[in-house]
Order: sequence, then C-alpha cells, then structure tokens
Amino acid sequence: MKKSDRTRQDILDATASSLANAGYTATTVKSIAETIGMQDASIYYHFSSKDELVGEVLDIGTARAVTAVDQALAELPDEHDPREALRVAIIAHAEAVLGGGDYPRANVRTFGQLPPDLTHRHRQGHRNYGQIWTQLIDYGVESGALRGDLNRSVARLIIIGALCWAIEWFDAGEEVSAADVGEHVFQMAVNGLSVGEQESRTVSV
Amino acid sequence: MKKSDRTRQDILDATASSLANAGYTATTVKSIAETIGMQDASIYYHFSSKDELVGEVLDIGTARAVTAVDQALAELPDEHDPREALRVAIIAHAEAVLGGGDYPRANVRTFGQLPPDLTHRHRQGHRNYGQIWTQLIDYGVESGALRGDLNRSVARLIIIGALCWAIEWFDAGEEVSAADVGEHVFQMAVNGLSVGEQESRTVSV
DNA sequence: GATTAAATCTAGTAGGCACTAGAAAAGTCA
DNA sequence: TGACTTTTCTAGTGCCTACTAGATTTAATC
Repeated sequence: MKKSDRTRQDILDATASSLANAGYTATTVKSIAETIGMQDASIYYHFSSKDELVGEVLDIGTARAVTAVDQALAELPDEHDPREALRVAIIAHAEAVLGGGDYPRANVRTFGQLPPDLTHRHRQGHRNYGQIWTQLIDYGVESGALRGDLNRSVARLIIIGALCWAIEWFDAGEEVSAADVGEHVFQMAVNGLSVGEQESRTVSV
Repeated sequence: MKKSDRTRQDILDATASSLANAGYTATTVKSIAETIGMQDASIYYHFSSKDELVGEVLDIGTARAVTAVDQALAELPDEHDPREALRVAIIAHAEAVLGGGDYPRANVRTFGQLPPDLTHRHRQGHRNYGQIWTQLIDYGVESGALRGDLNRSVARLIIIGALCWAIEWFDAGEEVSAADVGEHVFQMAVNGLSVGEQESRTVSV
C-alpha cells in the first residue's frame, strides 16, 4: 500500500516535470517510466491511460495556482485598495507558475496542445480560475479605483495572458525573479508605462 | 511549371491553416494532403520533409508580422509621440496575428511545441522581431515619455506575451476586434487601468 | 499525334506510440 | 518458512507517423 502510493507520486512528479519542460507530445509514457527507472508497461498498474495521468497532473496544477492566489488574497488586511488586491493576486500567480513547482507550469505549458478530451475536462477549472480575476477587476472598477471604459473581460485575459506567456521566456537563473515579473505586470497593467503627469511630447525620429 | 507553383502554394496554405488551428503535432503530412485532395506521398515532390515545409510557413508568418509593424510605423508622421509609435505597433501586431491570415497565427500557435531544429531555426527571426520593440521602448524611455524605473526587456516581453496569448482566447466572431485587443493592450501597458489622478482609496471587502 | 518532362499515385518501409496479457519478482504476514 | 497479495517485467499487438521507390498518369512541346 505504502509502496504503491510512493510510486504513484513519483510517476506524477515525473509527468509534471516532463509536461512543464517538454510539452504534451514529447511527454511519452516510456520517457516517464525511464525517468523513474521503470518499464513503461508498469505505469499502467497505477494509471489506466496516459491522459488520465496527465489529467491528474493538470488538476493538481490548477489547484495549486488557485490556492496560491486565494491565500495571498486572504492575507490582505480587511481594509485595502482594490489595486493592492490585484497586485498580490498577480504576484501570487507569477510565483506559482514561474517560481513554483512543475505542476502549475505543466498546466500553462501544455495549454493549447492537449487532445480535445483533456481540453474539455479542464475547461471548467479554467473558468473558475478566471472568475477570481473577474471579481478582482469588477471590484476595482465598481469602487472607482480602476477605469470603467475598458472591456473588463479583455483586460482580465490580457493580464492572465501576459503572465502565462512569461513561462516561455522566464529564466529562473536570471536576476529577475518570478515576483519581479509579477510586479512588472502589475505596474504596467495598473499604473502604465507612461510617465505621470506629463502631457504628450512629440519628438522627431 | 505553373502547376507546380500553384500546388506548392496550396500545400503551404493548408499547412499554415492546420498549424494555426490545430498545432504542430496534429498537423500531419497526411492531413495536409487530404485537405488539398492529394496523397501524402505527393507532398514530397514539392518539399523534402515535413519540417522544411513547416519552416517555410513559419518564415512567411514572421515576415508578414514584421512587415505589418514596419509599415504601420512608417506611416506615422515625422513628429510623433513615442507612445503613439508603440500604439500603432501594438495594433499592427494584433491585427496581423489575430485578424490576419493563418501564417502569423501559425507562428504564435506553434511556439513552444516545435522540435528543436525548427525552434533553433527561428530563434534569429524572433530576436530580430524583438529588436523592433526594444527600440520602441528605448525611444520612449530616453525621450522621457515612458518610465525608466522598470526593466525594459521585461516590459517588452510582457507586451508581446499579452498579444501572443490573445490567440488562445480571441474569437474573430465576437464583437471585440483584433484592433480592439491591440488598443486594450496599449491602454493597459502604457496608461494603466488605474483611474487618473486619484490617490489610493481603501474599501472594506 | 508522338515524345518528353512534370506531377501524382500505389504500395510499401522502419520506427515510435499507447497500450495489453501473462509470467516473474518483490513484499506481507501467518 | 510458506501462502498470498501487490507490484513490476517481458514480450508482444496494432496503429499512426514521416518518408521512399518505382509505376502511372497528366501536361507541355514539337
């Protein structure tokens, strides 16, 4: 019993790592088995199919990202600026997906390359996650802290998109941390790159 | 001679469409051949391998995106706000990748799922494209229109990332156009979501 | 209309994939 | 130790992949 659980966990970890680093297609049952020193057929004692295994990894990834964001929001003081809520949520997401383990990264990395069944299976999870962000933005707009002249749904998708795409270029070894990336996304999305009070200035090229 | 060119173009178009809509793995030589009513083996009369074919499609996609952005920048008046340059570039990119044909979309869609050879082959092209944006941001910061306290490279990647990820959710049928998405990215990245002059306001949750 | 070249097809190959069946090994407990 | 269960392995299947060789058809040219 104990043995089985440990092996099962090893398989999940190896799959998450492979999905996060190599994507869905390059993650073969054989390569997973090799990583943990097993024969590929032995995987099927623990999981009935590759996609069931992958699905479970993605479920864990979604859960971890949601937990990270929820927890960050829960730690806010009762009285807070809606912009600050957006900020901690963005940074929590960035740290979960960029700095965190393989599971949330597997989720983002394989987005758009999963077979239809798996895509469909996780649609609801993604919707629920988007809901968190919808609430944050609605809250900001309705309290008057955020502009109301932009499409909120598009704004939400742009923020999440900038964060998701970051796994394509983010390098954990560089001097820019995951939290730094989150801070940048927040600064740009909320405060903007433009300098404060200045009026438009024209210069010649 | 003429016949060959037409068929070749048909193959490229079908490949671009499949890459843009289904990704690299699901784009098989057989499926491409079927789309244009051919046997899969016939493809090899025109292209020596799948990856050579895919590589050519991606080259075309890169070229079209570059051309779209370059042209939009060229149409700016000699005297212009650096922010306006960023704006037209962002919108041109959005229209090329979201509203445009299959070729630029194939590029973005298959990013991160290509075999190493193809990834390496297009690294230089991506670097060149990034260079355009680096210049736009440097220009803005040095002229004093854009903040200098953020990492310019990170800022550039966030903008491009938000635009690239948009192909995952953008739906050409909806009321939000490709240019609208670009306008939103610009508004957020440059002006920010936050309302103008107001100080932080705190509210209770 | 015959000759030649271009384009496509038929029929295969080898290799990798997810997955299966049943034997063998490892672990558990009396 | 011996009986039993759990776990892993060996050896395979069928399917799909990119790709090849050579025959066959289609198109262009004289």
